[in-house]
Amino acid sequence: MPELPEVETMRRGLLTVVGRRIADAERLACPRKPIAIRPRIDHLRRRVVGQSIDDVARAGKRVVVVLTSGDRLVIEPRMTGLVLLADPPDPLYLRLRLRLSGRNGGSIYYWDRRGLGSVRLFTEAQFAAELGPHKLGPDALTMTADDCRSRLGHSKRAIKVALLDQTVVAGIGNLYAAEMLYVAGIHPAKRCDKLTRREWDRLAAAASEVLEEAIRYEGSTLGDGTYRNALNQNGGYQNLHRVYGREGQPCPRCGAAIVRIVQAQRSTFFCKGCQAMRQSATKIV
DNA sequence: CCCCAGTCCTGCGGGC
DNA sequence: TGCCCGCAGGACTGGG
Repeated sequence: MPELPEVETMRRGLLTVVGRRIADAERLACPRKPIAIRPRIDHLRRRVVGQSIDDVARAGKRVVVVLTSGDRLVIEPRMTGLVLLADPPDPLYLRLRLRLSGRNGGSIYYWDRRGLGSVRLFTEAQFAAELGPHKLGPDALTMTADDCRSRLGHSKRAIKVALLDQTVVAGIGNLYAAEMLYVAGIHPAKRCDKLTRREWDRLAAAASEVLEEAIRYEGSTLGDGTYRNALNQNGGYQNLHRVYGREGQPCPRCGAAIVRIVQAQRSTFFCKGCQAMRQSATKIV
């Protein structure tokens, strides 16, 4: 589930360890199928031990730990991965530990219940090749209406499906795609090439508005309770969801029941009244 | 170019 | 009451 706001919250939580040195890296004895760690743990250990953490960045939905050597440790949480400085929700699913040196001690943990996530170590050049601008679109937090329009203006795809394509825009997942389209008053099945200039403007504005607000609330912890920040605390944005997961409940603006459809094998939630296919409403809320 | 189905994985909830 | 199936979806792959 972690999308841009959740990964950004993880990143900010990790900023407290900038300047610290890594004393050890160990794969933890999770009894389940191991997550992907590349290179293998012994090789990875040789390249990270003794390195200091220069910065913690974000590439779309990935946390990027920048080491003094220039190597980048890229943590990709996918559905249930967490980056933790505190005790995990369930120690059974701890996957990797980066022990920090110094009198404060402490560790960075990677925890992942379903284990779909990965941890990879890249050189600067590898990072640029794997997660550079041609692999990852502009960040959703700072993208402009022109970014979207120039990349999708001639596409026949449905706007909701296109927003999930990380090569178009980086950081948007199923939850926030639904929320920003609602705020922009755009029907999720509307073809990209049918969007007006005004709608692209509203979409870009809605994207930054929704994502920034979600970051202020430290992301969304859904019913399964999986997502937590680096200190193992819940997010708060789930209480502000307007459409996601609210099928049958009233639209906060017009009161009509929120509907659910399936696009590209994923649930899409929206309000038929406020997100018309033809002439859409003015910006919502 | 784009779509679709399948893959990974665990927990949970609906249905019988 | 208990069990099984399907769903949740981020990224990727292979076929059309």
